[in-house]
Amino acid sequence: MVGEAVEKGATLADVAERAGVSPSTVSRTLRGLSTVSPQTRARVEKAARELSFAISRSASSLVTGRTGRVAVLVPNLDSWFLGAALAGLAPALNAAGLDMLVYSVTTAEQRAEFFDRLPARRNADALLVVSFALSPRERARLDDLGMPLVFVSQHEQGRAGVYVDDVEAARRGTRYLLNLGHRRIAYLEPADPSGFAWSSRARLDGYREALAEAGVDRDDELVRRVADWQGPSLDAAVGRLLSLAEPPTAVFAETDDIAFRLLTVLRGVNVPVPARMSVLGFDGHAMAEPWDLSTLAQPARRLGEAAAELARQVIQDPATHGERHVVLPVELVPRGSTGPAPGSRDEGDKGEEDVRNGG
Amino acid sequence: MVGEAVEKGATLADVAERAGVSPSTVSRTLRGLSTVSPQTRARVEKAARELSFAISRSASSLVTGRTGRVAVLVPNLDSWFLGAALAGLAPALNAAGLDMLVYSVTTAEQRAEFFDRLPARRNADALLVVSFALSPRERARLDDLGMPLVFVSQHEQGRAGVYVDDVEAARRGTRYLLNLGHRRIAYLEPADPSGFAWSSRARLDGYREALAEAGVDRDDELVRRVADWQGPSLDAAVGRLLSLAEPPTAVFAETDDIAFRLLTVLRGVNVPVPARMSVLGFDGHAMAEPWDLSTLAQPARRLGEAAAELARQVIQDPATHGERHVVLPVELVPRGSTGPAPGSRDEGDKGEEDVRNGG
DNA sequence: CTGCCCTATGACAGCGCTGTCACGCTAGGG
DNA sequence: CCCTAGCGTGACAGCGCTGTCATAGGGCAG
Repeated sequence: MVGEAVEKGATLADVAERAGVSPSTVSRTLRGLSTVSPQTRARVEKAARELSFAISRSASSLVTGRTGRVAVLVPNLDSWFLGAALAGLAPALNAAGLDMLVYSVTTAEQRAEFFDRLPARRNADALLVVSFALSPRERARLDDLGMPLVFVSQHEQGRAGVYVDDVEAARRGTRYLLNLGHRRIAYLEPADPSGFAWSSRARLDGYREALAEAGVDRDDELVRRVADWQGPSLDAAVGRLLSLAEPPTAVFAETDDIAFRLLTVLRGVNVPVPARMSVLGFDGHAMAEPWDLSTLAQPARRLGEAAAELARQVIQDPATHGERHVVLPVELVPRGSTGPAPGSRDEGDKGEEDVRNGG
Repeated sequence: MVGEAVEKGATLADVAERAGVSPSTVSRTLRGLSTVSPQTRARVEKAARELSFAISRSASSLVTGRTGRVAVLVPNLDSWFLGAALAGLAPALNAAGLDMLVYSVTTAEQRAEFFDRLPARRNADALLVVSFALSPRERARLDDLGMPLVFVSQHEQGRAGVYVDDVEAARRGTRYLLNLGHRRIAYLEPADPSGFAWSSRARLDGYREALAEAGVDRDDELVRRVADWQGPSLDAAVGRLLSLAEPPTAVFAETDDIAFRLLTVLRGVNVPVPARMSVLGFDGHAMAEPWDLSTLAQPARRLGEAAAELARQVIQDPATHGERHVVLPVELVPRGSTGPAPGSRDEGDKGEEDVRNGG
């Protein structure tokens, strides 16, 4: 297609020579700037195409101070939520002419390394902090950077950010369970021993508020902390809940991941869902639908897209840092894992009847 | 912590001035080069720290021709496999002092844009192509680039790559089902209408080879193509399989995603797994364990890690491009979704007995 | 004591762009 | 017919580093 094999990449000067114009003109043309005559423009573009010319961002950056890159700091890369958020973010950034630099900081070592070397500094125009629990010290360090920050799926006072209203969403989810007749509603929250993932107490707060509104007594026995991915911890929690004098008829899981495991454990001990136990998740995980899990769906992709837009704005006008906040809606998606509380409709509530099934 | 607020980022010259040495010396020190006296080194490092100095890669790149960046081309970002692969890749690259630039190219438009503008060109030291089906034209364009290429989870003649032996793995999985007494083994392959995801016929080939080895007649009625994430298509395929004169007793799904949906569909129509139908997946998806899905586990993270190492090598010595191939092992992980074929042990095989259960 | 080598450091050009300024040329009014 | 605008283009410096070459100074052998 092209013809000549281009060894190390043509320079702007090469294009200029081929087009018979000055480098300045090539630069203007390629940036769509100022007034360039149609003929010149055509010749330059032809030459550029023929040489497979791609501009060196390094050189431009050096002059303009802009890198055309956005750094993204994430606590991991293999969770559904982050994947979805990045899936929204990446194309949106590209569309704005920005490249995406990803820093996955998972271990303490990587963490120290990142904040020590600050690789993003001067090598990106903005830093997006996604679901990443910063220590005060780290926050201060980033603040010193003088680099525009955007917080994604988390919020910080006076900083640009995009996130959902966790309190309201959890309140809504809990009300939904209450409306189904449930009064004993457990809450499973993920343990975060490493302290990497950003999490407010927001969802738990919403849960408690909804219960209080409904006049249901608070019972901290029903709130249990479990490991996200590890089995035993969740088994134990379920055992505890089921052995209470007055066991719950519904469980609100802070994340879908926990809900999934919960479903598995419940199936293992032959507790039918939702007949004897309703399960409500939070996230809108891609697997929620096939699993028939009721959930509070976060618009993960749209969080990413909104983040890209914020990044663009904040780069363009760094002064508006703190004024830009986007709150996205959470959607309650009722599915088969939630149903009326035993006794509230036509359900039996003897509790100890045989529930063994074939699966 | 630092004191002075650094507005636009200190330069190497600022550090030099503060340390009372020349820029050259600062450069040498920071790169750990050549001989710098311990005292000088200490003073320079102190000054750099005090100024929150971070080197401008743009400037270095301009001189050295190296960007310290690796571009990664992926067909999406929200699949489990790619997330896991990137989760392995990112830290490994960072450890090698490389930053990771991610291009998620999902739509035809993005695709044209990427290959037209070639953003990776001259802005990265290598391009990793991950599970991305390149058109011949695109391949040619990349070849013209003169940029080191590494193929991940796919292979190309004479190009560096890291992948698993799909044929052998599928053969092994199929043999496992055969050894459980299954003779009628269906195969579900994902439709890829957009043609984005790279996929050889390798797994299907391995499946067929194993059947042939075992002297089982090939029956293309048992091979069905389904959409990965979409329900109806899979429902229809299951319907077809179950309505065959001699229905299968096992299904080999080309990906775990398909297997998950298959499990849901089977539960919906009250076909007990594995009593009446064994299900075997492929991928080693994080959800496979909680779902109790037998699968052929790919070392996704290690693919990423190996890719980082290949990238490093290929950047260091571009001449060795084609010689570097890494083949990683696939592990058969038997779980509860596979069991002996009906009739081969102590199972009934009447087929129409009541299989309804409570779930 | 002299000369040489080696170590530690500095000077300087230049990487590939962009932004500023200057300049030539054409068109239109006085 | 000359002067002034304004458009299209070129010249040139300089962004912040690195690599090369030059050089000062100290130690050691002769």
